[in-house]
Amino acid sequence: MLSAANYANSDIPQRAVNGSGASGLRPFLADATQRRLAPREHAFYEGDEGSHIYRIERGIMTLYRLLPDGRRQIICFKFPGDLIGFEAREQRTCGAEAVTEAELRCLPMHIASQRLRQDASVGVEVVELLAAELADARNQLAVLNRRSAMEKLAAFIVDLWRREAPRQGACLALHISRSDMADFLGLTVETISRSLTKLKLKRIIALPEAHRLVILDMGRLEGLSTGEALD
Amino acid sequence: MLSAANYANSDIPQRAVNGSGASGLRPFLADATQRRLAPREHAFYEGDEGSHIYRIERGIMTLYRLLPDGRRQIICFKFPGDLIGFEAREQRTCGAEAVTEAELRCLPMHIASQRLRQDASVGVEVVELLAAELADARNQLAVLNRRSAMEKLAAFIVDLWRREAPRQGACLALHISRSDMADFLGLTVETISRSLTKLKLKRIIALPEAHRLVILDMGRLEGLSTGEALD
DNA sequence: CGTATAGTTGACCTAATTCAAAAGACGTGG
DNA sequence: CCACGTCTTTTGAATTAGGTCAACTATACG
Repeated sequence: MLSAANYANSDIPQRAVNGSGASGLRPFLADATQRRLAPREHAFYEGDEGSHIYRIERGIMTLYRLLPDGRRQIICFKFPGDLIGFEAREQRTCGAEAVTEAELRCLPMHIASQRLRQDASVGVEVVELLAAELADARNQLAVLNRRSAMEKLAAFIVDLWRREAPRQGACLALHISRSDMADFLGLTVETISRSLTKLKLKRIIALPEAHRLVILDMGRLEGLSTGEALD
Repeated sequence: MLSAANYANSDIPQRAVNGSGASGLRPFLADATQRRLAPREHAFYEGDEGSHIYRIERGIMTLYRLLPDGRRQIICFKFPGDLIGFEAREQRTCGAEAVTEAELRCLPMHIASQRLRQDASVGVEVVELLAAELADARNQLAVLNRRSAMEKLAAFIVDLWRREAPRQGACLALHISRSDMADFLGLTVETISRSLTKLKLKRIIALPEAHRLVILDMGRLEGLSTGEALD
């Protein structure tokens, strides 16, 4: 839901090369040049012509679209192992910004599409990748529409948790700011903050610090994410 | 935005085989068996295993997901020439329902995926198809979130118009019910109805009958769809 | 440390939902 | 063709979730 491929860890892991992602492109990615991004730096902007595809080696990125009124809609968060920039044909349909410091491998698009034209197995891979992204986007669509702020937020946390769970008990490192959450869930920072506070008061989560979140009652949280009432 | 490929006409045309869609699968689709659906009949349900892919020959279909509270989110509308059912891997991530009477060509999935594994050009095609769907879904995501009812509705009408425009002046046959619009835009039927009435009063559209819509002022309508105020 | 940025909290307001009910379309069968 | 019941659409009144504006606090960073 946050992104297509599942990822590991919380301190933005050096995750082993994506299992489901890129076997046929893997050798090419291995050779690809590397690029480092500071937080808020962009890999590319909406409207750019797509010159490369990227694999995230380290850090968290967002794909986002700008709305006519200047606000942005975050489409998804991407984590180490994920590929981004594949959707581009002529123009990029969304921008890609680093949330944390990040490291990317950059594979020139023409190499990728050449491989795609030559080798059917690459096609199979990429189709799977895109199908997963599509399922993801559609899921997000279903979550955003017609759900309460609390449901959205609960679903978001549960989802984050699922990605980070293998690691360290019930404690999540929140690398994502309130404002990024808001732009992802289609809410305001105030609403995010208020909802977090409510969850805290109900002892469903704890926030030892602003960017560290502990899940106290996963059952309730999952309940909330599927429409149960809070009170 | 309503769907990936653009389509023609309004009385649900027998449109010539999709240009951008399926050249490498075309011969297979041509041989494929046909299936007719009555309105509200399903091609497949969410959770089904994906046995076929379909090309719409006639009629309008929706892809939708069911929400935990029983409501549904319409993901997109699909028109003649469009392919559906490709996103499925193990399980279908959304259901496909006929809005109007519809006719489909059904290509068994195993044939399609066999072709995909054998022929790189099929991969290229399908990747393009999926990339378009993805762009579409993401666009929809951006429209639904954080936009007013009026903006959503205006954008919807403009989009419908773009698909049907080539045909008959400013008059659209609305095969889509208020309730389907609502489920697509994430609004209630009441809000849809009220917004349509407002547009009518402002002489931006006319509704000679409930399912026939005339655009009187496309400029205003487009303005509304990109955030201009109504008054 | 001091300044800027991010997060929280409160009061108020508005757009859209909900509930309720009327009016209009549509098909069925007499 | 008309009467009838059903379903869709429209309209109205009341409610509310979330947005906006504004002030305050906490955190990060040079």
